[in-house]
Order: sequence, then C-alpha cells, then structure tokens
Amino acid sequence: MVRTHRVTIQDVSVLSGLSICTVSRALRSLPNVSEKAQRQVAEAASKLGYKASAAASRLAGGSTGSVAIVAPTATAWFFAQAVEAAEEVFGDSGYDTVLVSLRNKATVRKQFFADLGNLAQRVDGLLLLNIDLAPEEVEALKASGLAVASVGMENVPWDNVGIDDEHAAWQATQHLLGLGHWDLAVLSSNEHSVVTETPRFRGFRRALDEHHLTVHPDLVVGAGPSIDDGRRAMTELIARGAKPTAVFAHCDEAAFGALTALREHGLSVPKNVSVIGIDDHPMSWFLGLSTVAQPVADQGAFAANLLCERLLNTESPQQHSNHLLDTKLIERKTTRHKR
Amino acid sequence: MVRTHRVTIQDVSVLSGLSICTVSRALRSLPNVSEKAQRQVAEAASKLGYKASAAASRLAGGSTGSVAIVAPTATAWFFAQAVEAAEEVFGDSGYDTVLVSLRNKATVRKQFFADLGNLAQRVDGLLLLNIDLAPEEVEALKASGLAVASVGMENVPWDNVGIDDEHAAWQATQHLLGLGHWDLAVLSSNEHSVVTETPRFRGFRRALDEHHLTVHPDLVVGAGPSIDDGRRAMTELIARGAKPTAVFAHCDEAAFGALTALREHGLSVPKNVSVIGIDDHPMSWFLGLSTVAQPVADQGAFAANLLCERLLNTESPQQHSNHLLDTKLIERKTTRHKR
DNA sequence: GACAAAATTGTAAGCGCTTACACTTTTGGC
DNA sequence: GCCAAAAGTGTAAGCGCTTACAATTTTGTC
Repeated sequence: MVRTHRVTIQDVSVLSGLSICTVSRALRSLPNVSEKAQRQVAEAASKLGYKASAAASRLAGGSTGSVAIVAPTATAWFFAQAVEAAEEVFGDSGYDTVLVSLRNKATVRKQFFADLGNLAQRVDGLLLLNIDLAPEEVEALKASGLAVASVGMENVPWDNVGIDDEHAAWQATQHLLGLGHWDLAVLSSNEHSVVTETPRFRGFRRALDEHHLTVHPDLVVGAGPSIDDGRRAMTELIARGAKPTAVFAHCDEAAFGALTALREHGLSVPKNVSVIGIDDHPMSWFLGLSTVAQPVADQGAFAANLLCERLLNTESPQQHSNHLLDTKLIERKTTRHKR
Repeated sequence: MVRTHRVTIQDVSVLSGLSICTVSRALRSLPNVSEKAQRQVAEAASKLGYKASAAASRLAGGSTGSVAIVAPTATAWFFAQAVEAAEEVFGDSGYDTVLVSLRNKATVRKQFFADLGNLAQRVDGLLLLNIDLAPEEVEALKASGLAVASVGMENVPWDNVGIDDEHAAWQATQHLLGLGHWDLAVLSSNEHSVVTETPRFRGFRRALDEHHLTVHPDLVVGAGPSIDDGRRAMTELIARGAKPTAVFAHCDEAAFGALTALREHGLSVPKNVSVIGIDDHPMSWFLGLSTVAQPVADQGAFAANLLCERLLNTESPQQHSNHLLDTKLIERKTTRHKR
C-alpha cells in the first residue's frame, strides 16, 4: 500500500492511452468526451486509485475542493449541530470543510472580512451560519466571487435555509401572553446592540403589539447563545430591579442560563417566573423547559446541499432561494398561568 | 479595494528589486538572506498586501497552510470546546483548520484512514481528539508523513496533552465509594466494546480494587458523549434489572442522560441513586451534578500549539511529550451518603 | 463519395511557488 | 592585498493540473 510516487494525471493518461487533457476533461465530466474515453479514463483512474491534487488543480484554475463554514461561535449547541451536519454533506461531495469561528468577537470578524480575498483562493464556497451582516459585508462576500449559502439569515443575495425566526419568537411570546403574562422580559440575541431588529425580536414585539402591549426597554437584555451569557443577562435584569413574570430567551442555552440566575436569586420557575426558549436542546426535555423546537441538523445539511449544487453548476444564474423549515411550540414545565 | 490581478511573488520581487528566489526565501525566513534583503522584502510584501498562494506553495513542495482536526464527533460539548480553542491557535499561526468528524461511525472512521494518503497532501498536520487507535492505525498515521499531535490519547508516538484519565475516574469513583456506595454502575465511553480498557474504566476498576470490590459486568454499559446515549445506557441498565446505588458516567453529558433516565423510572437523585460525571460542563453547575472538572479549551489550545511547533521546525527529532493537566473533584448535589 | 460542420482529442503554455545549482559578493586570515 | 571559504543572490526547472487553440476524426448532407 505504500506508494513512493504519487499517482498523477500523467499515470492515468498513460494507462488509459489518452492524453492528459482528455483525462482531465473526462475526470471532470466536461462535454466533448466520447463515452469510450470516459470509460477508459474512469477505469484507469480507479485502478490507480487516482485522486487529483487539490493544490495543482487549484493553481491551474480549477477548484480547491474545500469549503468554509463560518460560525459566530463553534461551541454553541446549535452551531455544533449544524456544523457537523454540513460537514457530512460536504465530505460526501468530496469537499474538505474548513472551520472558521468568529468567536463572538468583533476583531475576529473584522479580520475575517479583511482576509476574505485570501480565503477566496483557498476555498470554493462559504456556508455562513447566522451571521448578521452589514451591507458592506454582503458586498465583500459577493465581490469575493465565492459561492455562498447560509443558515438562518435574512434578505441575503444567495441561497438560505432557516426557520421563520419571527414566527418562532411569536409562537413563544404568544404562548406566554396566552398564559396571562404581560410583563415579559426578553433575552435577545444581539449582545452588543439590543436595539437591533433581529427577526426574533421582531416576532416578540409583534406578539406584544397584537395584545396592545409595548416592549419595555428595561426588560430587554442581550445574551449570546450560551448558558453563561444567559445567566449574566438574567442577573443583570434582576439587578436592574426588573420584575417580569415571564422571560422569553432567544435560545434554549440562554434560557438555561436564565433558569440558573433565577434560582440563584430565589425565584422559582414557573411559580414566580415562566421561562421559554427556542431550539429544543436535548437538555430541555430533562429540565422541562418550554420551547419552540427547530430542526437544526436539517438546516445545516440542507444549506450545505444547496451550496454543493451551486458549486456544481457554476453558471446557474437562477434566483437564489430561501427555505423555511417548520418550528413547533413545545409546552413543558417552565411556563404556566400567571397567578 | 478590488484588485483584478492577484498579487504574486513576482510583484514583490519587482517592487523589492530582488529575485523571486530571494523573496521566497526571505518570506519563509530561510537562512542565507541578508538583513537588508529581508527588510526590503518584508516592506514590499506588506505594501502590496501579499500573501502566498497556498495552492502554488503546496504544489511546489511547500506547506499547505492547513491542518485537520479529527474528532470522534463534533457535537459533544468537549469536542466543540476543544475544536474552537484549537482553531483559534491554528488561525493565529496562519493555518486553516479543516474539520473532520468521524461521526461516531466505524465506516466513516475506516474511510478516513483509507483516505489518509490523500488527506496528507491537503494538510500539513493532524490534531487528533480522543481517538482510540488500533496499532495499524497508528502506523498509517506515521506513514502518512504528517505532523501529529493529540488530545486525550495514550501511549502515542507524538505529542499529547490530556488529563490523567485514570486518576480522574479514580477520583470520581473514590468519591462514590467514600460515601458508602458499593454497587456502582459505570457508563463507559466505549460504545461498542465495553470490555476495552479505556483509562477511565481502569481508574474506575482500580478504585474498586482498592476497596476489594470487583466490577460487576451487569453494571457496565457503554455510552457515547451525549445526553441521548447516556439516557439510553442508563435505561438499558435499569431494564437489565440492575440496582446500583451510584453511577459513574465517563462524562457529564452521559451523566445528564443518566439523570434523565433515572427520573423517568421514578428514581430520585441523590436519594435513591448518586450520580457523578467528568468534565464540569456549564450545565452541571445548574443541575448540581457532582463531577471531576477538567480544563477543556486549555487542552485543545495546548495541543494545537504543540502541533504548530512541530510544524515549524520539521527536523526536530526530539522525543514527543505527554502533558497532563490537573483535574479536580467537585462535589455537588447528585452524590450523597448511601442511606 | 465529397465536403463542411460538428465532435473529439492532442499540444503546449502557463498557474505561483520552491529548490538545486550556478554565480557573485563579502569576509577573514596571513 | 590575496585567496579560499562563506554568505548572499539569481537562474531555471519543475510541482500536477487546466485550458486556449490546433489537429484530427466523425457525422451528416446533397
């Protein structure tokens, strides 16, 4: 099994009796190759266990054979799930998966965009996960010439798959309102600028609107997708003197954190405060957390497939698509009627 | 900012007034380059924003500029943490991080080793996370010529960092024994062959030995590092009619699953059964899970650094090292004296 | 059958970099 | 100062692939 000399396209050429050029074309299923040649090449290649050198291919103008997944952070449950699902799809399509975590840091993010031009020559495509893009960032992405697809993003000029975030948040909020809660706190996803109109925040507000209620600024706080952030956020809310009777967290992990903080402050759930999240994390069942379930791995895999398709037929000027998967309210034990 | 022509080493050569060859050497800090030349090149390169083409570099015999992280699964908390920490280190050292998840599947794993030769030309190094290697797999890895480092592995012919798994398991088990529990169940890490001598299992058994107790086969069950697996494992144990008074889970996520299953079967923790894990997952605090804490991100970052060093000075025939980081028993509320 | 058009295949020139080797300059000992 | 050794620099040949473009073969038509 130990081969001293790497198998090159040259070897395939010799064995198949066809020119390197024809082999190259046959290997990539380009037009203008006779069936016979196609067969000979395929046979020779498989016999030799030939695999094109990614480096050489790339250098000559071909593809790099790898795609990058860009996530705000790689540790959150949602991202880890989506990344693994996408990695599987990419792997099956013969692509290496390069992982890029923005680590929730503005500097890293800036660095990423500054380096985009270089990244563009190392990968063929980008799978973006829930990144809230500024217009100039969208432009930079388009200018990079890379194929792009995303999960959980809005109004982007490429294929996207996600859930109806606004609706999911609405479902959660509506549930709370239906239980008679009017003083709702929200742990919003955007840590830095709570004011930002994230879809989930919009859904939250819309539900309030429908009940002729308004969002109280003191009851809004930012939290990243982690237990620690959720805990910190809830603690801050309590420190402000806020007295919500229910809390809507933008994701289950933040909700777990809220649960933690609430308990630390002697508040009982759901007796004193109701809590709901979004995700349906495996832990939620155990904790009895009410939530809005979303198919996570499916989203990652779906978007990855979309990207692979784009990568295949490059010239496709087709419109980009936006696929929304279903969400479902799951009532458990952290939400109950307001006394 | 839109550059139509990619900046090549040629451009740097012209601007600096030196030959391409000298530029190449200067850029890679090879010997035999005068300080003056070094300076000129550096200046020209930075002025042009030059970055070498990974593909060209690789093709010509240089490095690929990327490393792969191989994990048994990418979704478990431990791996997500370690991966992100390592990714940061690699990124800072200028390497792209290729993620490879074995997805806990034997077929994927086999595929990975079969494809190792090809992978070897796409990356410079490998960071292995907790992969239980067969001797021939170790050989294959060595034969690939790749630089390798690992996290949480035993007796491997390359740099490794981890914790003293045996000791950690001993600490957990010893804690249980100290509370008067004799009928201990263990959720072991190896799903497929429970018999395997994993370090944690050894630690478990050693603690038992010290108390002149023996491992009862009916109280041993395999579980992967996930809530679902832990739950399944504990359920199976209960279905077998096993009546342990305490459970040692090889990781916190499996412990969470055990907690879940226990509750589903009407068993109260710690009243009826005590439970302890290893990790100190952020959720453990909230759940009051007793555990043995280990520094996860540190291990990933440390190993990544070790790999980067190896990558830097290739000729180093130095002995490989094995670094063990400290663990600490954390008593919380899921363990108590046997009544 | 003859001939143009279409289909297939081959030739050769790079892609941007590394590296053996040749060449030029500097260094240092006497 | 002279000369060999050392240090620095340049030349040129690839690495394995893609791709214009040229060459060849096949096809179809009258």
